[in-house]
Formats: sequence, C-alpha cells, structure tokens
Amino acid sequence: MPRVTIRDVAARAGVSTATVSRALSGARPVSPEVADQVHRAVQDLGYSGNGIASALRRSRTDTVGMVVPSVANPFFTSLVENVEYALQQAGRQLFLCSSRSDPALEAQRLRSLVARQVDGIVISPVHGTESTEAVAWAAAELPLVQVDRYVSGVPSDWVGVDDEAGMVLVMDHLAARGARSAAFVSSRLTNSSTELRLAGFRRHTERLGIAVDDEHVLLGEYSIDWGREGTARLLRSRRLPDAIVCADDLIALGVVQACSEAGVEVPGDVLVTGFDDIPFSALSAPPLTTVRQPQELIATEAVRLLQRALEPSVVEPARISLSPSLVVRASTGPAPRQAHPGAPVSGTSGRRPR
Amino acid sequence: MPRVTIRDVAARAGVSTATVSRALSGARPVSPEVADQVHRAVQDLGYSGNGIASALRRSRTDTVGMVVPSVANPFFTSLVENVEYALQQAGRQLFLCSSRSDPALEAQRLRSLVARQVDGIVISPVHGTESTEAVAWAAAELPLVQVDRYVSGVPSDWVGVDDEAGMVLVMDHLAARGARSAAFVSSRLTNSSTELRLAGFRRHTERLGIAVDDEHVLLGEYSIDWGREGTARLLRSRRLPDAIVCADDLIALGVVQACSEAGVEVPGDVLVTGFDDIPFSALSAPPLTTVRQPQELIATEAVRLLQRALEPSVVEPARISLSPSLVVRASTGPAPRQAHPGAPVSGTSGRRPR
DNA sequence: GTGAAAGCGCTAACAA
DNA sequence: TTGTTAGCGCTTTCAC
Repeated sequence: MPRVTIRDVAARAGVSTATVSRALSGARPVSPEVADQVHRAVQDLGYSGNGIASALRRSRTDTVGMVVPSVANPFFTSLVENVEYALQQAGRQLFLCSSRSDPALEAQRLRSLVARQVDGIVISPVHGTESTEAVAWAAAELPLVQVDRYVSGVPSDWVGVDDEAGMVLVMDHLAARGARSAAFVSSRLTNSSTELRLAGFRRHTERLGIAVDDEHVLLGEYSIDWGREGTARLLRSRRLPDAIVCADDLIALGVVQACSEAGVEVPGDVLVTGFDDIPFSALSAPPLTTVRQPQELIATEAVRLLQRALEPSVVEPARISLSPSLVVRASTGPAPRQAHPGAPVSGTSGRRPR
Repeated sequence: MPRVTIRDVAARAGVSTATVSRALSGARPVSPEVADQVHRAVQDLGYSGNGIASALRRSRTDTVGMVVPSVANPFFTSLVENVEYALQQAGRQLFLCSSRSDPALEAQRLRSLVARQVDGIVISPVHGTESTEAVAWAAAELPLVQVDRYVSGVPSDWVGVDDEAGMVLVMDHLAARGARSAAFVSSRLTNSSTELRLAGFRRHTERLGIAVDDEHVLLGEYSIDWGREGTARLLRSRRLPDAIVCADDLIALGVVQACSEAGVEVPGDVLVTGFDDIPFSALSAPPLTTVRQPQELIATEAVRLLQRALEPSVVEPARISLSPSLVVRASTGPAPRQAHPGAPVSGTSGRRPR
C-alpha cells in the first residue's frame, strides 16, 4: 500500500502542505475551520506522518540512545526503566542498546546511534580504558552523559553513586557485627565502580583493623556463577573469613547459594553483603544485606543533565555523586524477631535455633 | 560544530557525492584508487554518515521495534536479549520500548515506532482485547510478529510456547508427586498466555481428579508481591491445597517466600510450581520446579518470521507453538540427596530434619 | 493566516 | 566506472 503523505492530506483538505504541517505540529496558528478540515482529512486517509522525514528536516529526532553492558542484569534494567520514564516525561523516546559487556560491540552501538542522529546518549561504559576511545568520540559528536560507571578523561557529565561511601556503610556495619576478617568477591578491574569499590574495601578494612588475606580478594565477573565459583575458592583456602563482601548482588546471590550448598551457614558461619539492592536480593535465603542505589534519582539526574547538554549554552561537565544507603537484611544477622515485607527472615535460614 | 556531510567528503576526494555513496555502501563497484581517496577523505574529515537521510531516501531503516509489557520481568529481558542477538546477525538493530503493561502506553509506542519507520515490529501484547486495535493497526502498516502472548483476530505471525502443554507437564508431575488438590495463582485474565494456562490447569486437574476449591483460583498480576498476597489468602482459607500452581515464576517466588515466612514448608506442607524458568527461579529457597520456555528458539523464530514478512511475497500468517520442558527442582521435592549446580537444596529449607 | 519554494543529506535512475 | 539529476516527506523561511 502506498503510504499516505502530507501532500495527500493537503490535497484532501484543500490547503497547502505547509498549512497541514502547521495545523498538526501547532508550530504556528491556523484558523479553526482549516484546522478542522485538516484533522478530518487526516482521519479519512489514516495519515500518520513520517518521523524520518521530519527528523531530517528539523535535524532532531526527539530520541535518546542508551547503552548498557547488559539487559539481563536487574540493576541496569531498573536504570533503563527509570531513564525511559524520565525521558517520556520530557517528550523523548529511548533507543536501547546492549553492549553485552563487549567494548567492540559497544563502539558499534555508539556509531550506530550517532548515525541514527539521536539527540543524545546515556551510557554506562563497559570498560575503564577500552571504552574510552568510542565514548570520547561519541561525546564529541553529541551530548552524552555517563551513568553508574564512567571512563575518565572524557569531558562529559556523569551521575552515579558514591561507591566509596557505599563501602564505608558496608564495612562499618560488618565491623559492628564483629567481623575481624573479610574477603572481597568482585569482577576484574575493568571499570570505575569496580575499582572504587575495591579501593574502598581496602581502605576501610585497614582503617577498621579487619584482616584481609591476599588470596581472599577474588576478581571474576558480575554474575551469579562467579559468586559460586568465588565461594568454592574461599572454601578451599586455609580459613574462611568472617565476612564475604561482594561487589554486586548477583555475585552475593551466588555466594549465598554456594554457602548453603556447602553447609556453611549465612550469617552464622560467615556474613555476606551485596551491592545495588536488586529486587531479588530480598528473596534469597537468607535475604541480602546490601547497598541501595538511588536509581530514580540517578535516572532523573541523568535526563536532566542531558537536557541541559542539549541547550546551546556550553557549560562545564558535571559529576554528580549520589549517596547510597545500607539495607540490612538477614545475611549479616542477627535475624530480627518479626518478619516484614521486603526483609523476611524467619524460617529461611538453615540451622538457626528457633 | 557543523556536521560534515557526504558533499564535504566528495569535494575533498574530488569525486561526486554519488561515487562517495557507492564507495561507502558498496552498492556498486568503484575503482580502487577512487575508493582509496574516498576513505582517506572520510578519515580526514571524520565523516560518519547520516542514517536519517539515508533512511528517508531508501525508505528503510534497518531497525526493528520491539514492545514488551515490562523490562523488569526477567522473562521478557531474556526474550529481548535473544531477539536483539538474532537481529544483529541479520544486520538489523533493535529499538526497544516498554509498554509498562498499559494498553494506552502500548498504543502510543506503536504509533511512535510506525512514525519512526521501523522496518518491522516484534510485540508481546499487554492485553487480550484492549491491545487489539493498536496491534491490528500497526500490523496493517508494517510487518509485525507477536511473541509469547497474542491478541486474536489480527492476521499476523505468532511464536510462543504451547501453554497447554506446559500445564500438562506441571499437572502430571504434581499428580505423580501425590497432589490430590491444587490452587492456581495467576494474573487477571488479560491475555492469551494467562487464559491458556488457566484453561490447562482446569482441564488437567479435572482429568487427573485433582480437587480445586473455587476460592483457590486467585487472579492478580504477574509479580512477586501478588504471589505473597495470594499466599496470604490461601492461608486464610479453610484448608491449604497439596499444591500451589503459579502462572509465572515471579508469582511462585512470592509464594515460596510467603510460605517460608508463615512457617509453611515447601515442599513438605505444600508443593509449588512456577512457569518460565527465569534465572532466579533456581535461587529461591527452595529452588522452583518450573516450565522452561525455549527462549532462544522463540527469538530466532520471531526474527525469521519477521524477515519473511519483509519479503514482498505475501504469505499466510504463521502460528508457531513451541514445546516447553519441565525443570524439576526442590519446590516439588523430595529433595535430591546431592546438591548440584542450579538446583541446590540442602540446608536451605526451614524445619526439615537434617 | 496562508502558500510557494527551497532545501535537510542521501541514493537510485539515467546518461555518458 | 563515474557524474548529473531528481527526489524521499517534511518544515520553514519569505512573501503576501
């Protein structure tokens, strides 16, 4: 079927295409009768406009591209949802891409987004150094804001959580729970969040006098499987630490599960903490103590920064570091007496006396 | 910065814009020397092409739109990942939208995708009847394939799982485990999957002589919270059934959690099953017995159907119903002796003697 | 308030 | 093999 264009509408309404455009966009006033005829013609013909042509002419697409390392990780999923929502409020659409944690794929996605003339880009870069070139290039082409993770050396906005502050919360909590030694299970040092969390772990174990065995710092990837594997290694080591600090909730979920399988009690034999507070962190056995990121805030700030960057006025890049909060659940016991939604604990732990 | 266009490249390379276009797209042969000059000019100027202009001229975008009810549901997330991957193989990009389970938002997304001239659409419609108009309209505008859920009465392709077959697997398994009564916790009857699963539940409980109390069929929504709420209602009813059959894993996770909080043992006091086999279904306490959907296959079939629909030749819409499989884990016990990856059970359940 | 006309940047005919 | 030319469908001056 030949698509109906603005010319067809114009012909039917007995006006010029310019008038149709004005009537539909509301860019300029149009007499009521004419507006009426136009809308009737649109109805009759089933006209629906060509966004591509419009975009070419206006050189803007009202679309923002977002690139995340994974859509399977609930943390990014929530971020995406929140960004999409914030954008919608601002009358823009989200074009979502997954880089699958692959810098090469990420670079390709960025090229593709630039070619598609998105108005701006929101990205959580895969890698601290390997992502730099592509991100820098994209940032030079159009407004770009980094969220959560960032590559340094690129003059772009950034919004994320204060990872160091998060580790302070975790370590202080563990110290208060009596931990005298700790392990750290994380991903390889490939991005800013990871580095800052490890640095925070090291600094604050030291400050609090918590012992860290060299072979108790395990770097793999952000996944449940790696949490299981890391736990296996810890169990093989000389001595289990008092606490296992994980760089994200997926790892922590794997750790908790592997402990349970091995008959190691959490929190009885070892305390476990996560990071992110993904929805499922409340559902494991036991539920995870973790660091909550202010996702909605991160998303709205990201969109605000992007809007700002879309303005002609050139401003200094902003770096916004938001404060996380600690969510204490049963994985760092003692379990509260009373079960309550979101942090249920009674009856879920293995060998606790009841 | 004024964006560099194909004309700049042409001028620098000393050829026509048509030649540049041909050299870059490879649509037609170009002499090696000229190709060289063009590529050099591209490098020098940092030319990166305007996909919008190209799309307008070619009237295709090499982009496919996908609309899902939720990006927070791991089931759809996996589907999205798989579709994105399959599309990438086919040289197309995915434009992802969430309808947030809202038919109005869904209609808006569809309009937007059509306006953006995507080449085709993959959709899992929110609602069995309220989505029909928008889906039918979009399907008339361009190639469209429905996945997982579908609205009937729209002549479009569909790929999904055989929900009825899934329920057969579940009910036969429960009967073999000795269940003589069962409850069903699902979402309100708003889409095809839900209806088929309920119908299957009814048919096969009857066939197997499993009792179903009227007040044991609970319809809410696909969420963990509804699983918790549904459980609360079941606990308030006269008598707990032998099994709680859930229409998806999120509900089942909520059920298992709520049972645990209430001191009801799974599978000791009640058997619980899910549907979908999302990654987290293996991590609950106890891990869920559930119905696995062949996600990769659904995705690749969806993309194949879409490609087919993009061909000029008109063919009959296809409806492809794929077979699910049953994944037996501890929530329908007896627990296996030996813990093994993906189905750990020892030491995770409340009051089991050990 | 409305229309005529000029392109946005690119590619596909059509010639040469 | 290469260049010239004509638009894709829309918006926006610039006149009136």
